[in-house]
This record gives sequence, structure tokens and C-alpha cells, in this order.
Amino acid sequence: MKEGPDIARVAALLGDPARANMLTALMSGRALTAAELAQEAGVTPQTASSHLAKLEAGQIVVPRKQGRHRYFTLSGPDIVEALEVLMGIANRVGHNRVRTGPKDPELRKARVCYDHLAGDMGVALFDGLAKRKLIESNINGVALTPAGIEFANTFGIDLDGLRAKRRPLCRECLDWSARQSHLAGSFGAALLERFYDLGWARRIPESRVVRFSDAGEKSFRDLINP
Amino acid sequence: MKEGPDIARVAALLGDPARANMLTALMSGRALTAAELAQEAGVTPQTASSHLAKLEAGQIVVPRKQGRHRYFTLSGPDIVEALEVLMGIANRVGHNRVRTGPKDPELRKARVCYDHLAGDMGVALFDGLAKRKLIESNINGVALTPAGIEFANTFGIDLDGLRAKRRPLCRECLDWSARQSHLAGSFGAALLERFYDLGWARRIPESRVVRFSDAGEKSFRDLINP
DNA sequence: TTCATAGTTCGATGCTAATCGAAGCATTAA
DNA sequence: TTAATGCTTCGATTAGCATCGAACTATGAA
Repeated sequence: MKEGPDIARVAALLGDPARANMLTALMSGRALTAAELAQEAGVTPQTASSHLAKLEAGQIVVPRKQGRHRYFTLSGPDIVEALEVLMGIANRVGHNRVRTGPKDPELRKARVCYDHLAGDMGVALFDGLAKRKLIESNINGVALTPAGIEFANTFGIDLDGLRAKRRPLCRECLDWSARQSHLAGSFGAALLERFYDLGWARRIPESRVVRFSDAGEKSFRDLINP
Repeated sequence: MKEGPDIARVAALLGDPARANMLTALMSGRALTAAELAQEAGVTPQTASSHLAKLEAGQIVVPRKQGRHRYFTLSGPDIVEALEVLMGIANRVGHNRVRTGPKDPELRKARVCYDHLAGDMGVALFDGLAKRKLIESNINGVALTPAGIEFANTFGIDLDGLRAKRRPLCRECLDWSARQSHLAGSFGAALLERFYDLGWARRIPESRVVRFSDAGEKSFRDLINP
């Protein structure tokens, strides 16, 4: 027995395929019922119940009872971060499960991934910001350039407020419909939030779809195509 | 089968206690041999070999052959990041492996880590030697300064004898009870050996505790506080 | 050469955990 | 009340894997 934080216990909870499927499904940010999670994981409700009990005991997810349903959410942003990092590693070492992404064209085009923009437009945003040299990606991760910091300020994003959080500002998150990176982290989340505020886009209730207005999509294109 | 990166595969690799111990040991940034990792994980060399083969196949660690040793290092900064995030989660949810019971304070104060001194006194030793400029630490690791070489000789340590061994003279080892580095390597081991010889301390059988006598502890304090 | 050390492979064992059928609660609807 | 739905508990099965002893390979030392 060694001292220190028991990472094996946490990692083992994320290391079962059924549980990992449930957790990635929860990365949409929506609360899902036990039955929905069973569906996502491809196991029977009994099995799912057993897994959820373990995840709850390990404080990876938190339940919220409502009627005769139990809704689950991830217990904190650190879980999201762990899942994102693990996705990055899995991608790097080539552990990808080949399958095409969401069939729904709207989902494929633009959806939320936890709290940031994913789908084709998410990937386009990432590439566009990189092309405009507002972000740069290297082996250590993604970061805002000086030009990017200036852009954020003029675009109405409070970087200091974001930095106060412990969450990393920028992070790559692998998009499983487009197979490319999109922008996560607190900056990625703030951008999407700003899109909402500007009226460029809105979220469709009970779904992960992000729907851009025509004008909003045009502004978005202008943003990423200098 | 779902789409997307297979995070379960990666997480499962980190989710075994023996492997997790190996990986946390590698977080010091130093390359470690298979035998050292077996020691860290508390398993036999055969078992360690099996784990290392899995970690290597999963591209979590990379081996480097040198003589008849195989040195392992983490395969990239993303692995370090993943381990750190998992540590943070484990810490948050209270999954800390802290030994309870009467021996705990003694272990925390001074214990052997492989064959050198760890715990609060191990960290104090490292810091004291650094403050006296007998060792210096940089990106490449730790090394004895000229003053440190002179010190070693007067303190009764046969440096030439140590150099004849293949083992590195100085090495940093991360202390998870104190969250700081202590001194490992053949010089670290020789120092502890010398403490035994001088009657400053003795090892408690069937335990990792190192118990200093009152006089021994005083001498130790004099050593690290110039 | 012979011996020692570092590491691996093989095989057997034993434990853990994932899985699901069946039955049991709990909540809501009628 | 009865029926239906959502979810959990129980029990049995199964499969995977961690573990280690023994034997083997490879490198270096005497």
C-alpha cells in the first residue's frame, strides 16, 4: 500500500467500456436517465444500474431524482477534463472505434459537447482561429496567441474572469463526427456562450443541436474567414 | 460498438493499482528500469514485465534499451496531464490512500523508499543539501556539486565505489506524503546506509519505518542546517 | 569459458467484476 | 385498486486478468 491519491480507483471507474460510454454520453452536458444511459452503453438496465451505483459511490456522477426517473450528470468539470484528456490520448495512440458520427445532419453540423461547440462548425471554428493565428497548437496543447488575447477582449470575452477558474483556458477535444479537433476549455465554452448572447445561435431544447440563424452563420463565417 | 476515441482502453490501462503505481513513479520525469518499477509497484518482476508490456502496447510508456537494462519513460506530456487530473479527482472525492493507525505518523516522518530515505525527513534532507549547495537540481536531474563531492568524502561515502555501479548517483524521487522530492539514486542510498552505520537511525523490521534516535535526529538536523 | 544479473515467456491459479434473468420496490396513471 | 413504468437488488454464471513459480534469453562481468 502506497500513499497519495488513489488514481487507480478513479481510472478503473472510467476504464470499463459500459461506464465509459455512459460518461461520454453525459459529456453533452444534459442530464440523462438510467434507462437512457443503459441504451447508450448497450447494456441491460440491471447492468447499467450496477455501473451507475459504482459511479455514484465514486462521486463521478451525481443523481437527481425527479418523479420516477433518476437523472445523472457528471459531478464536476474535472471529470470533463479527465475525459477530454483521455480522448486525446486515445486519439494519439490510435485507439479509435471506427464508426461514422451522428446520423442527424443537424447534429453533425453543430452541437454542444458539454458546453462548447462541436460538429463541423466546431471544427471549422478551431481551424479558422488557428489560421488567423489567434490560437496555436503544439505538443503541449493549445494556447491563445497575443493576437488571440486581443481578439477575445474585443469580442467581449472576459479572459481574466476565465483565468480565475482552475479550468484550462484552451483545450483540444476530439470530434467523433468529424474526426478532427474542436476547441474546448473555458475559452471554448465562453465563445459558444457569446454566440448565444449575440443571437447568432440558440440551443434546441431536449437535444444537443445548436441551430445558427442565417445571419448568425454568416457572422460566424466572417469570424473564421478573415 | 460506439464511435469515438476508446477512452475505456486507455483508462483501463491506468486503472490497475500496480500500473498506476508505476506511472506515478515515472511522473518524476526520470527513466526507471523494469526492476525499479516492479519495486515501486510492489510486485514481482514477472508481473511487472506483463504490466509494462501492456503499457508499452498501449503507448503509455516508451522503453529505451541501454545495456541489459530497459528504461521506461512516460510517452508524452498528455499522460502526465491525465495522471495529474486523475490525482485531482481522487483527491476531491477523498480516495486517498492514507494509512491509518499508530504507525502512520512514523511512516510519514521517515521511511525507506526502495533503499533511500523518504517522508518528511527525506524531503528535508533533499532541501537541506540543496540549500547547502551540495547538490543541484536542473532539467537533467540532480547532481553533486564539487562541494558535494568533498562533503561525501568527508562524510565517509565511497563515491568511486558508487560510480562503479551502473546506477545513477543522484535521482529525484517524488514523495507523495509530502508532495516534494527526496533524494534517491546510489548516493541517496549510501547516505541512508551511512546514517545506519553512524547509529543515527535504524530500520524497524517488517516495516518501512526508519526510526531516528534523539541524538541521531539532532545530528541529522545539524547536517542539513548549516 | 563460467557466473551473475536483467528481463521475458509460459503455465497454472485464484480472484474480481461484468453480465443478465428473475424478482422486488417505488412511483405514476387509470 | 390495478396496471404499467422506471429502477434496483439478488443470485448465478462467466470471462478476463493479475499474480507468481519456473524456465528461458540476453547482456555483461570475472
